[in-house]
Amino acid sequence: MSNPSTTVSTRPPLGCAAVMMQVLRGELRERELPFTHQREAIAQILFESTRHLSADDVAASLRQRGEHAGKATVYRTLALLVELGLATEHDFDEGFKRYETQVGAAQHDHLICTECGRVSTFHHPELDRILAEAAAEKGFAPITRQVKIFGTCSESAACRKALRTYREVGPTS
Amino acid sequence: MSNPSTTVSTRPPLGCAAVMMQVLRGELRERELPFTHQREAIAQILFESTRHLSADDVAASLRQRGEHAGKATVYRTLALLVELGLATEHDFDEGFKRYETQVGAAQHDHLICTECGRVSTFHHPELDRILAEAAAEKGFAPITRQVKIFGTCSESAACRKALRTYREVGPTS
DNA sequence: AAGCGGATTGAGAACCAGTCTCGAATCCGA
DNA sequence: TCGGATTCGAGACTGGTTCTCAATCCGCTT
Repeated sequence: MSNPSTTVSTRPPLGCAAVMMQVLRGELRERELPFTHQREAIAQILFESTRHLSADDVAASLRQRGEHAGKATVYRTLALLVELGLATEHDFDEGFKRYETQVGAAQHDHLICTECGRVSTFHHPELDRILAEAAAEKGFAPITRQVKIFGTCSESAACRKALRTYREVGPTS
Repeated sequence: MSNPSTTVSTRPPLGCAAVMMQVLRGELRERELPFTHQREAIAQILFESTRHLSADDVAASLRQRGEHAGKATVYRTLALLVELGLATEHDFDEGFKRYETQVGAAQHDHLICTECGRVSTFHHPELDRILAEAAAEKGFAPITRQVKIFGTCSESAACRKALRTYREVGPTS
């Protein structure tokens, strides 16, 4: 977890930010909520990013564009996007939350490297079925789920080395 | 999430707290760490509990037994138990962490009711295989995983009612 | 039993992500 | 353009968790 800002996603860099923005505009109108400049700017940043952004990352991106929004607004807007189903919230055990655009039904789960902090995604065709079965068996009606695998990736030499060391010394140390 | 202190686990109330304590003593000796009175008391509370305890819960249990430990010690000891593999840490989106004894290889995952806050467990025989496959395919070496299903349980009338309402109104409101 | 070196403890301060407050600014339909 | 409702934002606040460091405890040796 040396550099949390380098988290990446394997989701393709869609050029659909504009489409997402139209969806947001529609959702807001439907709820009679104003489409403010701040909401547009924050949503834009999230929609255009292929990474998992923290509230701080969003504020930094705003600054970089010469814009600005109070942190209360950043948090409120991110929460709003989650509520509208246009973003998802993630906790990668860093002590703060990260956000990501929710593009339609592109369900996926995360692999988090405990060495370098990189986050990648995976999708297993059987996972949905398995979790649905497990919930049904317990009389539980699922709404959302979180599936995270923590471990070591093979992206950098440092991670591969850490992995070798880990295998030599053993899991309990 | 009305009453977070009523979380339950379906793990049977094992009488193995004494055994766990011996394991702890051994692990500490092996690492040349002192077996202090506070470590014993905090571990005892966790080993004897069948619930998911927060740091606050642990401190309250200590008080109830006429003992006491500074909160720094409670947090440090819980982190130590996790590091030794004798406990696991969970985040049920309550804004704080909960801890649970890790009895051997009794791997299980959690169902969290967003209405009443109850936490129950499940085990699906295929889940391990699926996650291992997914990680392997991405060249990722898994260490731990977190699988959580958020939804509505059927334990109380209130939860069953909330579920009906939810189904009528639809997921997006 | 007493001494000793090193790790732990604990009260409280510090930290920090996230929330709240409330007057000012903005939005948007008419 | 106007007006009423909503949002914005600077900064105070909250609460879980970590840090600080002097006093204490542990476990080993004599």
